[in-house]
Amino acid sequence: MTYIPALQALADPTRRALLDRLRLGPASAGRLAQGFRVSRPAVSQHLRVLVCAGLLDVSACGARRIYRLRPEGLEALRGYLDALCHDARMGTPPDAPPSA
Amino acid sequence: MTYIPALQALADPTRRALLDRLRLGPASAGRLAQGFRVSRPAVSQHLRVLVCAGLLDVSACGARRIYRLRPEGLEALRGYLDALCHDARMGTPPDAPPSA
DNA sequence: ACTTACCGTAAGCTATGACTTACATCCCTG
DNA sequence: CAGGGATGTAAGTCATAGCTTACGGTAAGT
Repeated sequence: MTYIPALQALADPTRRALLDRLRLGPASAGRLAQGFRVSRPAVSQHLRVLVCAGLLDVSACGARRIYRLRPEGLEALRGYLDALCHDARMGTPPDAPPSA
Repeated sequence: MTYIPALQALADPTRRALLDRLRLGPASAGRLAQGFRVSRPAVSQHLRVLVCAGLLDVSACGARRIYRLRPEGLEALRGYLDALCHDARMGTPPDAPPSA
C-alpha cells in the first residue's frame, strides 16, 4: 500500500494540462494561469501539488516564480510502470493456471 | 485536458495494491478480497474501475471471475510518460530562457 | 517611500469518490 | 429443482479534494 504522490498528482486533468504546457518550456505562474479557465490561486495550488510530488522544480526570478518539468520525478514513475508492465507480460502466460 | 482513466485509476492506493497483488498472477475476486481490510464489495468496485480503465482483464471461470493484469493498458500509460520524460529532458536545457 | 505587479495562503463551499450494509444474480452441486 | 457459494449492484454516509473570494507578503519601478 505504498504511497506514490506523483500518481496522485497526475490524476487531475488540470495538473496534466499544466505539465503539458510546461513541455513547451519553463514558465512563470502567472503565464501558466493565463491559459486556464480556473482562477490563478487554483493554478498556484496545483503547482504546489506538482512540486511536492517531485514533478516540478521552482526557481525564483525576481518577483516571478519559474516552474519547469523535473525529469527525475517522471523517471521514478516510469520505473514503477516498467516493473508493472514486466510482470504483466511475464507473470501471466496465456495458459497460466489462476491462483484461485 | 485529455482524460486518461488509467491515471485516475492508479491514484488510489487500494487499487495499486490490487495491481501489485495481481503481479503474482491472476486471481479471483474473492481471493483478492481476502488480503484487504476493506469489504468485498469495495474490492469489487475497485476491480470494476481498473477494468474500465483498461488495466485489467476479466474471464469467467464457472461462478468465479478471474482478474489478470492487462499489459496493453499499462503500455499505453508508459507511452504518455515517455513523451513527458523526453520533453522534460530535451525541452529544458540548463540555460534555456524562461518563456515569461 | 509609495505604488504596482506577481504570487502564495487562508477560509469556506461544493462536488466527487471511497466505504459499508443490504439485496439481486448467476452457477454449480446434490 | 432446491440450496449454497461466489460476485456484482444499489442506496446511503462520510471524508477528501478542487474551486472561489479575500488577504498578506515580497520585489521592482518611479
